[in-house]
Amino acid sequence: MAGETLPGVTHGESAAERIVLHVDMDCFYASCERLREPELRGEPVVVGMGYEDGESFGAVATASYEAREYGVDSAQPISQALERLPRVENADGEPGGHYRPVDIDYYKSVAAEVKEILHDCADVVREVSIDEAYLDVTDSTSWQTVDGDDRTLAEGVGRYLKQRIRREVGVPASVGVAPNMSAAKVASDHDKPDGLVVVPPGTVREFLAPLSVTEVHGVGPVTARTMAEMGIQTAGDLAAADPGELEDRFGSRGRELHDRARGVDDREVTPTGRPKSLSRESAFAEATEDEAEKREIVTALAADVAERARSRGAMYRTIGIKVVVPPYDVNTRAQSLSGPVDDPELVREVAVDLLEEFDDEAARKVGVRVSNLSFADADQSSLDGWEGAADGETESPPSDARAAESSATESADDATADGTDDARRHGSENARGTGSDGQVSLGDFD
DNA sequence: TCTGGGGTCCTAGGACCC
DNA sequence: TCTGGGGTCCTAGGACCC
Repeated sequence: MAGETLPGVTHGESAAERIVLHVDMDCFYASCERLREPELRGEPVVVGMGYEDGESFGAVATASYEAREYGVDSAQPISQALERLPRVENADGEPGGHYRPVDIDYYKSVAAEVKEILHDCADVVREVSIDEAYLDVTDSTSWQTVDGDDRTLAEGVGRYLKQRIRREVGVPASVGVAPNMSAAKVASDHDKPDGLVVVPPGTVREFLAPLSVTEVHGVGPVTARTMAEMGIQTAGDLAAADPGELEDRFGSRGRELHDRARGVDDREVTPTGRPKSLSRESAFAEATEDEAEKREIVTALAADVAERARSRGAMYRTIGIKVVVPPYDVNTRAQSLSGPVDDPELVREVAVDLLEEFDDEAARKVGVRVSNLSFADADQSSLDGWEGAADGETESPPSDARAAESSATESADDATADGTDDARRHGSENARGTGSDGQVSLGDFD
C-alpha cells in the first residue's frame, strides 16, 4: 500500500494539485535576540558564533537586514564585520552594530513555539532546520479563489500562519505557497523579510523564469559557474536547456534541476526523520602540526559526539574524522564496526587512531562524526517488548557493544565474545548479515 | 568571499558474494 | 584459470544547504 499509484492516475496530475508551504524565519537568531531585548528592534544586529562579548573572533551566524546594509553577511569573520559595521558605542549617537554571541538553547526554545503552531496548522510538517519547514496543507485548504477576489484559500492559510507566528511568538516569518516544495522554497525567499508569495499551479515556470539560476534550490556556486559557461543564466534558460546535455554535465542532478526550473517537483513532503549522522568539529585559531594538540581536540569532540548520540538514543556503526589541511583540503576517514554501539571510549579510540595518519600534517580544523545510526527506541512496534523479554537488561544491547569493540580494537580472530553472531564481528571483511532494513536490531535483542 | 559548524545526498572505485 | 554479470557494502570526496 505504500505509495502505489493507481492505474490511470499519473503522478504528475495528482502532484500538481498539492499545496505546499515553505516557512522561513527571517534572520532568526537576530529576531530571537530582539525578542528578549526589544531595544534592538530596528537596529543592526549581528549574531556571531565562536564570538564572545567585546571580542573580535568568530564568524557571523546571522545578520539583521539593517546590518546587511553595511555589507555584513553570514559566514563572514567577525573581524571583517566589525570593519564594515563598528560596534555601537555608548550613547554617542553614532550608529553602530549590536554584536551578540549565539545562544542556541534560547533560539531552540523560541523555535519550539513556532513548531507548535506549524504542527497545529498542518498534518505533515518537515522541519529542515531550526528556522525552516515545509508544510503540506493539501487536505485542509484549496487553490480555489475566494468570491470577488483573485486570492486563493491557500494564500489565506499562509497569511494566517504568518500572523499567528508573529502574534503568539513575536518573530517575523516569510512564507511561500506553491504546488511543490521547490517552488515554495523559492517563493518564500522571494520577498524577504516578512514576505508572503503565492505561486498557483500552472504559473510556476513563468514565476521562476526571470530569476537567476542561483535561486534554484540545488544550484550552488560550482554548478552556477558551469551553467554560465553553457549560456544558462536564468531559471528560464535552465528550463529551456537540453535535458540530455544537462545530464551529461551534471549527472542525475542535471535532469532534476531542469525539472525544478520547469516547475516540476514530485517529492512529497515527508515528516522530519531521524538524523543520519552526528558530528562536531572545531577550527584552530591557526593551523597546527602539534600532534598532542590535535589529539586533545579530537578527544574532546569524540566525547561530545558520543554524549550527544547517547542523549538522543542513537547507536552508531561508523566512526569517522575530518581533518582540514591548509589551504583548505578536506580529508575524511571512517571506520565501520560490525554492529551498532553506544560506546564513548570506542569513539575516542577509533577517532584518535584515524587521526594518526595526519600526524605529520598541519590541520586548521578537525572533526569527529558518527553515522550509520540506529535508534534504540526502534520504529518497529514489534520491538516494544524487548525490555521485558531481555529480562531486566535495560541498557543498549551489551553483547553487541562488546562484539563490535573487539572487532574494532583487535583485528585478530578471537571472536569469543558470546558467539551469537560470528559474522557480524568481522565488519568489512564480512559485511553480510547486517540486513538491508534494520533487521539487525531485531536480532540483537533476541 | 580564503572559509564556522552541522547536516544531506550523490558518485565512484574496490572488495566481496553469488 | 579466465570469463561474466548483478548486487551490496565500504570508503572518500564533492556539492550543496542552512
